[in-house]
Amino acid sequence: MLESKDLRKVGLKVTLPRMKILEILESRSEEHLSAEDVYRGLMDSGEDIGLATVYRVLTQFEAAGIVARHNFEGNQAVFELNHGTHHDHMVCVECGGIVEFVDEVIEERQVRVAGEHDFELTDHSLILYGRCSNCRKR
Amino acid sequence: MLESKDLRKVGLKVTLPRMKILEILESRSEEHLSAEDVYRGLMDSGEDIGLATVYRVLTQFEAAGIVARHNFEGNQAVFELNHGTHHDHMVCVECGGIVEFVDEVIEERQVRVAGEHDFELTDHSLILYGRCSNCRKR
DNA sequence: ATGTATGCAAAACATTTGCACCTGG
DNA sequence: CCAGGTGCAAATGTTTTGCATACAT
Repeated sequence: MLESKDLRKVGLKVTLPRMKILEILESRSEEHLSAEDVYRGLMDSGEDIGLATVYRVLTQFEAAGIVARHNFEGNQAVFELNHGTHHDHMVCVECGGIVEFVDEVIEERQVRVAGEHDFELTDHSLILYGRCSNCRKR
Repeated sequence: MLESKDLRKVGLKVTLPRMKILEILESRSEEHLSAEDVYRGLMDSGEDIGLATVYRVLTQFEAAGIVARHNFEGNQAVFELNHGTHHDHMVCVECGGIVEFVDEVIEERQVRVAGEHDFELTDHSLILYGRCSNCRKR
């Protein structure tokens, strides 16, 4: 559970908007929220925080390594808390559902491929698109 | 080399804008062009084709399987001709350079992961970000 | 106190769409 | 001829920014 000191640790002042946004992200940590989603979450909680602030804060959190931003197909980016363990995503093109996974062999191979091309790997994005088990039944 | 019959084959009328856009994509097939890039290419060749048409045509080409669209980091999508062989991308975060690669082990693993989750795989996107060999020398 | 954050409204982009006109088959 | 394609301008949707005010330390 992240708190004030975690914000200070990364050099961010502890403000109400930042704490509230952290709360939303934590309370819905199994989801992948767009800036809009976070904003609506705040409104529903009666918080009066601007959408621009949501964008600014999420961007700062990303820079600080607190959240990860993903550009799945479609227009808007989604965010999720970085709970330590790296993982990739599988997105259902029918229902939008998301499954997270990790495959050590793929991870290793990526490092090897980068090495073969003298690339200093800083990050990667792997997204599998398809139809999830639920949608396939219909 | 793609030509008129390839357009007819996928049910698209052979029009001047479509042919010109195909030409641009072919003449710069090592690059990954944004819609803007294609548009400027057309302007530079003295063609008077609207940006809206470029977007429409690229979208149709994608639907027809003639081109692939990629959402690298940043805002605008890039397009490249589908020259048969599937491949993934490594993007240099410093110079923007792109290296294409294929790793059979990764490909296999993706299929296996999808299978484990009862996912019917339709597509995937793997992008490695880092600093390329040239940028590392500086 | 003072540098940073925030809210609001406006701007900036990338992309899409409506519509009257043009064109390929 | 006529369905489909195109150009232009306007609309859309997401994200960013300018600026005056409010707040954390």
